[in-house]
Amino acid sequence: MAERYNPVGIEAKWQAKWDADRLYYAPDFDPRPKWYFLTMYAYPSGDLHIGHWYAMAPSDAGARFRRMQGYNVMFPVGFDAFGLPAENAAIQHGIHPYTWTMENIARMRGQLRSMGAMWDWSREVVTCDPGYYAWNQWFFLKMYERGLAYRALAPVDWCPKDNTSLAREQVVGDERVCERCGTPVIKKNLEQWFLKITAYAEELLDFSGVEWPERVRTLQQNWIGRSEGVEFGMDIEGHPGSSVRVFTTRPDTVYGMSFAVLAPEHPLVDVITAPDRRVQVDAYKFKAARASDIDRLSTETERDGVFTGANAINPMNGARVPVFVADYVLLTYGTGAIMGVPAHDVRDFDFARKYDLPIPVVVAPPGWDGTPLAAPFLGDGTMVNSGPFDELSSPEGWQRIADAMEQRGVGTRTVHYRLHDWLISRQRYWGTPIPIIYCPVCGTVPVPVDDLPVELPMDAEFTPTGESPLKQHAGFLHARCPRCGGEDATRETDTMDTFIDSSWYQYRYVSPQETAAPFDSTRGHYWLPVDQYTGGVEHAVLHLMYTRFWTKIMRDLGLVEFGEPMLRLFNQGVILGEDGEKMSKSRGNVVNPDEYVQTLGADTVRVYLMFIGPWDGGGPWNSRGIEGASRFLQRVWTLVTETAGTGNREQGTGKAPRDVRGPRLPDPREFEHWKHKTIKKVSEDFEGFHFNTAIAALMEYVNYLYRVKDESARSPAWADAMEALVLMLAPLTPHLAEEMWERLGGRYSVHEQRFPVFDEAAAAAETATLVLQVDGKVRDRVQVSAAINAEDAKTLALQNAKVKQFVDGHEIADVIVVPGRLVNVVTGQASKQASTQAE
RNA sequence: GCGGGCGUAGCCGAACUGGUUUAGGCGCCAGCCUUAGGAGCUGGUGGGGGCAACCCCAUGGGGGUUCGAAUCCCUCCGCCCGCACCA
Repeated sequence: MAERYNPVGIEAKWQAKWDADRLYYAPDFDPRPKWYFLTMYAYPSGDLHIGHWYAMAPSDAGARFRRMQGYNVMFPVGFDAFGLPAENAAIQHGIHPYTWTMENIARMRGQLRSMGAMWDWSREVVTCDPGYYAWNQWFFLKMYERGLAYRALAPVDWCPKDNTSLAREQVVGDERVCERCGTPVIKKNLEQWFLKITAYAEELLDFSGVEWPERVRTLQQNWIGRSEGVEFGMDIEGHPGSSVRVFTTRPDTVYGMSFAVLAPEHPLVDVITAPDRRVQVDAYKFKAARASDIDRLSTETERDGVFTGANAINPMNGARVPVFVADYVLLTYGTGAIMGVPAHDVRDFDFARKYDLPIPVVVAPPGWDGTPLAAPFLGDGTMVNSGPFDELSSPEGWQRIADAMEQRGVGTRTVHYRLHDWLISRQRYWGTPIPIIYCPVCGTVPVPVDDLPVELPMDAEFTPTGESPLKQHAGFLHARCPRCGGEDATRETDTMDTFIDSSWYQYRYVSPQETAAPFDSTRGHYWLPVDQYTGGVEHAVLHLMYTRFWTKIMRDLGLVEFGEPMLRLFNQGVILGEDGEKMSKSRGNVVNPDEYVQTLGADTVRVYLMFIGPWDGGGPWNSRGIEGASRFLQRVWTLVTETAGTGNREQGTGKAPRDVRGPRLPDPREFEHWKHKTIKKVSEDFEGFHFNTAIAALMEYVNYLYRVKDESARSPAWADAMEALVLMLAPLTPHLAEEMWERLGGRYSVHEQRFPVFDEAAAAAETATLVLQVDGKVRDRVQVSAAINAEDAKTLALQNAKVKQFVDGHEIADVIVVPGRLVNVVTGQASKQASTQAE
């Protein structure tokens, strides 16, 4: 009786051996073509959950498949080790963030190993290591030198209870509260460091040369938000020298301006406000400053504003229009000031209605009768009431008015982006210190490169206020000025956004121990860029845009020769709880992978996760479903181990029947056909990460092999089939495959074998089911040679009894033949258009 | 509100460039084997009708294009995701 499949024992055994043999260490400079396969690294939260498995197990299978195809695959692993949870733990439990983080990493390393993935642990990167973050500082200094890192006053989200500013991602929910304590955040103006990502806005819109999902590209393009328009100046009556600049994407509607609006925070507001309007304007500014983003976000909120008492002059027609202050105009976009064209803009229309402002039409809708508009007209039309531009189509008017503004020197064509510069300052301890010193004599002074890294002091004290301990740490804070040597300089106490760490970690894997540069350029030349990246879509506009920006910077610094960090991107879906809801502790639907690993084995968990559905689809966990995966692997185990040796070519030479013919196996070539068609299907599916259908094909193959086992298990062809089966399973179930490979007498390691190659002729079916239709309805199916020609198929169909029965005396109008697939006999009742279509 | 996606059995899902709808799995039913089995093996399983060979109807609803539609077009319904006063 065959021995039962014991996953737990097998897995421990092979993991230990692979580790000892450094089987997955990727050699630098190898004659094989390289393939850099990367999965987004994890935050060391302390436990590896099923979501990590769902992200990592299929990507491991993908990497393993590439390796078996003959590539030198680098599949590294690391930890995104800076971040707020570690600091929270310090505040709440008195554990140092470093200790907390490193303990979690130690625990997660063990859990990751249980997955049996082919990670190259010799390349591990942990971002809170000074050897890593020193290079964050180095990059920062390089950018500072080039004017790409700068300091400015900016409003940030501030938690009044914790006395700290927050990253955008730490402000949660529609109520915009602090994720730590639930207090609603307020805006506060602070001196902050920025990286000039906007300098690369145009280039970031361009995705040529990379294979990224449409969805991510669109998301980034929308986020960057390019709009083309014209920026022009308007004089303010009675304020010579005070010209307000406005931005519009509709210069064609400039003659329709009936008012102008400044954002409440616009600096000109105080200059131009008439004395008798000052009280109202100040009250409005105060109200707008207090209004939280909730109110400003809502489209439902009625647009309001106040008149400043000033009037602006339309540079195109000299018309005098009132200037308002209103918070529907944002200081952060364009110029913070707009022309109000109510007839052709929804917001301006509402505003004009509310304040009884004129709504002159300047782009006539098709068939317009000259009556007032009931709603703003946003489309293209014919220019009217626009002086010399009348009668033009509005798109042409757009260009002509822009030309005119440029000729008269009042305006210029401009492109604006929604993208803002990247605010990287965090008032937190657990991050990379920004390498800047403030000297009372010299001002802002960068830390010299030779003094890097600026290390985080380990003896920091964490107080419940949440204020960064760096502010109180005398040893860190006080510094000598690198320029004048003055003793009373202070260090910048802000640390960097952790998205900086993840912007270039893929480069560090190339040579994680490198001390002279972020990475070794020779090795980088071999490995880079990343060939395949996988991870969740939630990073579509943050990490995935930042790392593209960083790569362009690195290119401009001469560190790399390319501008895109990852050639291919795949976004996996999200694994849900058994109830179909997002997993959460409070809902109690969290699946712990360890329990399954310890009973059914890692290979089973891997197969189940890959079989559940398309990888990018995610879906609910099903505890019954995983038993199906377990059953499948049992069946494979039994099939392979029971027959191992029976048809082995070494043992069975001469004696084993060469023919695989048997009562249930009418055609010996069918046996080979099954093997080749499965290899074809599985290879193609692996290539496109369609693991679910690859596994389905393997199940079908195994089912087939069981059916013919009795007749063919003693043939040499059977041994070939077992070998192919095990090799195809190797990327999916690395431990089981290794064990079965050994039992088949294969040479260690199965993971160093080539993936089986299919023969196109053998993979192609010899016979096909020809579907016979009458008027599009299936009436019969006949087995035919796959190579049947159209004429024969047609004859066959017309002679078929069922076809005859349904044709039943009606005249035959047409016969459509798709060779090897179907014949459709069209009778006179249907259309009379005769056409023989064969694609 | 704007933009994008999705809707196939009781459930997860297959279905190539329009050509056998429902592969594979879960679940369910039956049989075998077992002291027993929530183990394993074999077979069955979209709905409706019929003793039967068979017939009819089904890819969210309705309409269209086509010899032929899950697939293409229009429309409605439902669900999901992103953006949210961006001038």
